[in-house]
Amino acid sequence: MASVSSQPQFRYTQPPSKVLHLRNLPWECTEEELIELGKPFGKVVNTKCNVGANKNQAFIEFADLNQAIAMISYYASSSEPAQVRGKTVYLQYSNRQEIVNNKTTADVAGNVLLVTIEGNDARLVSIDVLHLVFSAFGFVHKITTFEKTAGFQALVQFSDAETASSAKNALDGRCIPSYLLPENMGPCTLRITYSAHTDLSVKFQSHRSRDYTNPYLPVAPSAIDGTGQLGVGLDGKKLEPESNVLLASIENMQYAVTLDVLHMVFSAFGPVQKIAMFDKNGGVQALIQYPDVQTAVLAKEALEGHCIYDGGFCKLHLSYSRHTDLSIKVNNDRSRDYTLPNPAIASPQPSILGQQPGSAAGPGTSQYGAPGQYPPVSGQTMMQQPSAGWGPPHGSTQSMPMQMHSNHYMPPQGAGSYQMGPGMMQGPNSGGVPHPSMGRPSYGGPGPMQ
DNA sequence: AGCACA
Repeated sequence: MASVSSQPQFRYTQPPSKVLHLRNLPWECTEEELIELGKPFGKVVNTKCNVGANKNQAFIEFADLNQAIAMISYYASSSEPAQVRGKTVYLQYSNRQEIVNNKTTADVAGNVLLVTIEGNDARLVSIDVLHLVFSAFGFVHKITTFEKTAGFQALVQFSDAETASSAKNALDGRCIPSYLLPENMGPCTLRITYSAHTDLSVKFQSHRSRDYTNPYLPVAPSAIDGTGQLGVGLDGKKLEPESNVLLASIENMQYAVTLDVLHMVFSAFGPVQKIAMFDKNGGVQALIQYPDVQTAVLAKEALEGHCIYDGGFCKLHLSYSRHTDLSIKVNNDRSRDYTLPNPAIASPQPSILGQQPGSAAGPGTSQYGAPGQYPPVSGQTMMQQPSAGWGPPHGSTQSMPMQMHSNHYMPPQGAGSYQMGPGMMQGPNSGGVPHPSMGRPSYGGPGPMQ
């Protein structure tokens, strides 16, 4: 740090700018006075008063560079200096090209708060903790977080300025309660101002941003495979870490749900590697393993709360398992490892995806490993289910809210028709194997099958 | 009398 005193803080020949710097202004010079001063030379589009330690400097910005030049030129050769209230003001081109004033950001109350989290561990504060803290004052619509030079910051959007200001008044300068923070975290103080934003743009649910008004917003890839452990609780409460293994529990299991049915249903979203079924709490549960988290997320979001069979039967409830790789000891009717090379065992669903080696087997040759549960199924035989499971009975529409948009689609006439309707799940269903009602888009009215 | 603000 040698004293390099070559400090050309100003030059006598400033490059022109449509922004002029004014000094030696009278005390509390107003914007109106500045506009009056500049008006003869052009249109003053912006001003900034009370600048500098003594508050006696200001900026004025003209619409056009030539207007600023005209003003500078005039007073450069004028015998009368520029004056405000009889006081000489000195003018020069500013070293910036435009005035940036934050008047509208920090001063005006709005529905969005700019929150700066102070503290050594500030960036460890999760978006969910922020959501919890601010939800005490009203419905939090959206939160975005980011890091700037100011530190770790968040924008928190409420529905109105009143709610926002109540949160601001209560929380500004306060610390986040320690019981909401991970242990060993230092104190985190909230500094809150109003933001100029009124509606935040949140493209994805992620560990950085959340839109609580839109639970169907896609989850950002970064939130899925980035940290892997950051659960994206859409309601800000569940922090269930995502996993490539889903835990399915089946409610209202009127009809037997077999390993093969599960395999078919879940294969619509990607290759199912392993399934393990077991009894728990008097019901049946299953673990379904995909090769990756993304596929599991897809399947979970599409299937959660939906029924395998029409009529509200066999409703699926899905959560992420803590498992990442199931240990299948034996292939039987309750557990199976589809990654095993033995096609006779590992390919019980020859044509669901049309991509399994065993699917070359023609109709009638598929080998269901499950003894006794189902007779061998020909390629054109539907799931062994009561007809009620296939006909679109009245009142079952609400079981598939995600597919209501496909109501115009009329169901196939029967088991012999395999065409897929728009909006169906992606299962190629290439072999024509019929499937349970999951994926059937048609619930608009009475179907041909009664 | 000599360049703001986040």
